[in-house]
Amino acid sequence: MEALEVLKTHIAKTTILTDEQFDYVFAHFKHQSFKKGQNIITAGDQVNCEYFVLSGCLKSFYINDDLKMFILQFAMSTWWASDFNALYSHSKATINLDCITDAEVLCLSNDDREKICGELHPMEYFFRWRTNKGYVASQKRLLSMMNNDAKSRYEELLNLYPELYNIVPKNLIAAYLGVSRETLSRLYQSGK
Amino acid sequence: MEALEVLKTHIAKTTILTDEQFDYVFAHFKHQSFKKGQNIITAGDQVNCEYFVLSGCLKSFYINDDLKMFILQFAMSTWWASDFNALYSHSKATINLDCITDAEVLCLSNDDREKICGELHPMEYFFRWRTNKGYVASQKRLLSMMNNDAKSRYEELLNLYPELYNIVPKNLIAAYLGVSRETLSRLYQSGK
DNA sequence: TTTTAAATGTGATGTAGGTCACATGCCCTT
DNA sequence: AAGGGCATGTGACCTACATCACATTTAAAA
Repeated sequence: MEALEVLKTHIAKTTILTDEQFDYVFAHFKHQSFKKGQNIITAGDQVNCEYFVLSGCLKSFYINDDLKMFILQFAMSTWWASDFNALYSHSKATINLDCITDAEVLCLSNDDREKICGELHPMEYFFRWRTNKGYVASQKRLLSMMNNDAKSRYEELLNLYPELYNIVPKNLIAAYLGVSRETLSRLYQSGK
Repeated sequence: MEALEVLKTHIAKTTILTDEQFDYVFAHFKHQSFKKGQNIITAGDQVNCEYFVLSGCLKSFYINDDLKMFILQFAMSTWWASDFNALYSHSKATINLDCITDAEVLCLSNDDREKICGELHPMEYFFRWRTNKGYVASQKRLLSMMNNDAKSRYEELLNLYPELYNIVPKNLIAAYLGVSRETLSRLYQSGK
């Protein structure tokens, strides 16, 4: 499917735009291709864009002082990714965005998002709902982190996103779940 | 300060409304008073409203199968609280909302929020930004949960919201931090 | 003012998961 | 085809935090 079609279908799930309106919106997105392992956002840099994933898989992650990695999000087709904190508050990135596989994305600048939100009420609505969903998902994950042990968080993740199992290496899954790779490795032995 | 003034000042920090527009918005809010310990949202019930806190302190929390409590949010003056997941998805509440102290709130129904968002573009903008902030805060807390130990999460919380120290009992602070009350009690002995 | 319940402190003990160390296997590059 | 670096498995040991138990203090209610 064409980039235009992917985005159009995605937006149409939440809000209603005429073809002319959508074409206008689409004109603000920049198509980009990245190779596996490539970096899109680097901690410390200025962040100007958010990214709509067309194909491939990204990870957004934080590296702490001990160089330990924590994954905030895996982003696959039709997911949005960025350092939203830095983006909204015009501050330097504290998280990174990398490609787990080759990836195609549509890039939208912060200024252009605000512009089209201001010009098209339905797009303001769209972005409100996108963030709503992100917020609710984040709260759920927080609860899961407090309530559940590593095993059930692992099962919950694979249940929710089975496709990750084949694409994402286990050490990254561990970094998402908030456990060491060794512990994760021991979970799926002997039906423990 | 009057309820009207509190909400007006709060909204004016994010978006611009004429006095007439604000009065129209305000007419959709219902003023309510609650006593300490009173329940506002009960898990299992239908959720119709979100609550803007004028005074006092609320907690939103989840109770797991072992009857253990996990606090998602403390809400004080100018904070918003509800079971947003249930509210947006029109499903039954999975979290509860209770009063830690006597509290005054403004109640806004889901339908009225959508109505005023549809009618007033600046209010759509306001709610987009409110959720943005919530989303970013939730991501930060998730990272802190994964990265930091109980001691530093405790310090981080008191640093961010010093007023909680005097209002909220320690067992509830523990339920927010995701540690047992015993562990929390042991943290602030002997400068450990 | 008395009674009852909630909040807090503290010891003893258990455990999930972390860390370190090293071996093996797999894929990507030249 | 060979080499180098990730990714993964697994043992040994350690630690932060949980749980249980009971004492004590504080606050609310009758």
